[in-house]
Amino acid sequence: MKPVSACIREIACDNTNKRFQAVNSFSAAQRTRVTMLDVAQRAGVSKASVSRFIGEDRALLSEAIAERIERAINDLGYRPNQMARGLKRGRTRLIGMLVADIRNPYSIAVMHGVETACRLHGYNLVVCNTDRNDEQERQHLAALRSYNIEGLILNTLGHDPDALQELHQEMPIVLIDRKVEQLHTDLVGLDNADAVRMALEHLEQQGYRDVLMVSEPVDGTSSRIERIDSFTRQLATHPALHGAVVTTGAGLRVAIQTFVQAPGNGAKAIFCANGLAALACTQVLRDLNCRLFEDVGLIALDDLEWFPLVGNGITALAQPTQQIGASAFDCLLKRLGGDKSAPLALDFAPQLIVRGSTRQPPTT
Amino acid sequence: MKPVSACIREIACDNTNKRFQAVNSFSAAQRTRVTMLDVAQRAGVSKASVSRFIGEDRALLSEAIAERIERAINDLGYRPNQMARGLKRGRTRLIGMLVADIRNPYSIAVMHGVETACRLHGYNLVVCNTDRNDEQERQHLAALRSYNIEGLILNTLGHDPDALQELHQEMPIVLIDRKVEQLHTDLVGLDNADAVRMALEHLEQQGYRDVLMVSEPVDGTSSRIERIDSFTRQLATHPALHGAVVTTGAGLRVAIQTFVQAPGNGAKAIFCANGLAALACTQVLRDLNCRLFEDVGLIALDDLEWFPLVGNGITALAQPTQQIGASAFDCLLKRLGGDKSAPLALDFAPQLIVRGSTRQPPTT
DNA sequence: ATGCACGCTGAAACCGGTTTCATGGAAACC
DNA sequence: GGTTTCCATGAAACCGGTTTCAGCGTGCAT
Repeated sequence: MKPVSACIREIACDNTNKRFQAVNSFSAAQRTRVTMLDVAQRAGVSKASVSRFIGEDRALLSEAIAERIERAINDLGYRPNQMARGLKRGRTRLIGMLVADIRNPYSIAVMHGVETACRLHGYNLVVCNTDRNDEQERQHLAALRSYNIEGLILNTLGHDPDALQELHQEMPIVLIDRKVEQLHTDLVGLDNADAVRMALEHLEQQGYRDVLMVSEPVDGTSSRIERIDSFTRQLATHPALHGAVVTTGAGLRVAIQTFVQAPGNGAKAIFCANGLAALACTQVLRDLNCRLFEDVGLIALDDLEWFPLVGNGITALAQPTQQIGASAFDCLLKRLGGDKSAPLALDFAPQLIVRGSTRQPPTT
Repeated sequence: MKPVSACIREIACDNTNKRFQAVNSFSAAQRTRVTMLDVAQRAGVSKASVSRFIGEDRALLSEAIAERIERAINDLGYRPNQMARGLKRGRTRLIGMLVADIRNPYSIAVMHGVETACRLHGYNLVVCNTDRNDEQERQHLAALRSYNIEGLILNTLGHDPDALQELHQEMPIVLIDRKVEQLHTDLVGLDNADAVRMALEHLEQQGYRDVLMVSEPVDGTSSRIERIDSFTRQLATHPALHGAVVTTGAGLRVAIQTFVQAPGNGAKAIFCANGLAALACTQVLRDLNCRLFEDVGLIALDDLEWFPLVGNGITALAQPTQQIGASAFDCLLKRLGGDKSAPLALDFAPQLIVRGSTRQPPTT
């Protein structure tokens, strides 16, 4: 990361607004916000009553007192301190989300779903990104725990199942997309077998005969394993199709080149197991001067915003990411509500969006 | 948002692991984590000493006591409760980040920078997404405040400057990309004038003569205003160039069509003021069957991962998003350290990445 | 030997809330 | 009318830490 020069300007500050200048020492002290005691005194009641007012047992209070408190709160602009509330009550209204790679569009989309659901239920989200680094994952888990989050949404490899298991004793956990062996929690994700089935059926219907599946390196990621396994297994039920699997990385270019140039059994298509694989493949195909649709078919699991723009568009199996996120939060909420039933796995179905890259097979 | 059917499976739970089944009531009670008192008792010291040990004044403790405490902490697996720490100390180690649109790649990239910087300094990030909705912004600001975050990074319109000003009395705020009038805080963003200059110079050098700038609707967003203003102003210093400005939305297709078909003064190029405008333009050009490079040039402010893949690649002015994020956090840290100097504006320079869409002008 | 400064330690107050429990007054009952 | 019940309310304990302050033992100067 080389430093990029930045131009630093001093912002002109019109001194007519003197009041803005005085208050600028945030250094730990000062923190002089209006507290529950202030409200209580102003309303001429006890802290307990104020607490009842802002809590769920407002019903206990008399009309008169409630009104006095309400006025005091509005007058003073009082906002209860969630930290303090969480201390005794155990309810911080915080949900943690641990993401393996925040720059993966899938993660973002799911996160958006989670975030929306959180807001609707009065929760807030602490997002941590591990950048696929186990040490960072460890650090973040410790940090999340120390903030007394009420539940955790996990979309990461979980290379330390023991730590997760220990955490699971303290709070509900929902896995997203990636299963962690030995961790008996709810799981929300895609019906990978079904997705692969849809992809293969579509390709076969369109007349393709040779299919190269491109996945990111497996590295224990359950969803990748499932997709690859489903692929190899389902090939057996599609006698017309012939297939192989490769992973992204150094060898991808050669693998694709070989695949495209080989004699083969008919029209050829590439099946990308996720969005990042699709990006990698598209780049390679471009390098190889291979035209989507004319030279080789392409279908991708995940639908990215730029898929319509490349060539005649890239056919996609869109995941209902928003819903996956929302469902994950719902699971958490259910568990927080005391539900102790056996862990569930919610497998959503993808949606096939046909675009130019598979609209009809190249005629060999 | 239509419901998509999900297949629900019950996860087989091998009963050999009985211990996992017993502990499953997260409903408020239970929360039986090891506390500072436990450590103190085990080590045979007072809470105060333990507090000193985990705090910054470990130096005050004698060798013997420190060792006993350390052992007790390790034995018990003690982790201090950040909530409780934050209560008295005022230091929650939480930073808030309010983002207008979490699905904008720019926001994500910056967020990633912020997140990394946070981690390196032991802070955690609470991310809130307003989805460009003022009410949500209000809610989120209130929530963030109630969590005693130590500082706020803001990338949103700030349609309620008074609320922000009030918040600014309590904590440092750093704006990203978007200025808020009347809010005298640090600002980190792009040197928009310079970016526009680079774009125009590049286009002129490459032989383009007519330039259509496409921006998202301004709506008070300072960076958009600056870019448009710079554009119209700098056209004056490039007598060879002729230009116009339109915004994305319903009229975009017609505007672009008109621009492309008009007789004009020479080769034509479109200048997209940000990544989303680039997406919109590319879609329209595709609809219109306009080829990038052959029919019309294209340069975009922001660089997205798919730019190399469309046509012969889209020329971009990449923002140093990682650094923008990191700098924003640094500003915050400086203010938290008590720096009361006048608010600064850090304007980073973009980097020109030439691709096929402007490599040479179409010969008319 | 006494006085004093100093460094380590623990008791207790405190942060801003929640919750338990005791209390007092009104309503209900005999 | 006296007793009981019930309800609204407040005092105080509590959550898990931090911080103040007082105490105590030690070393050093007197």
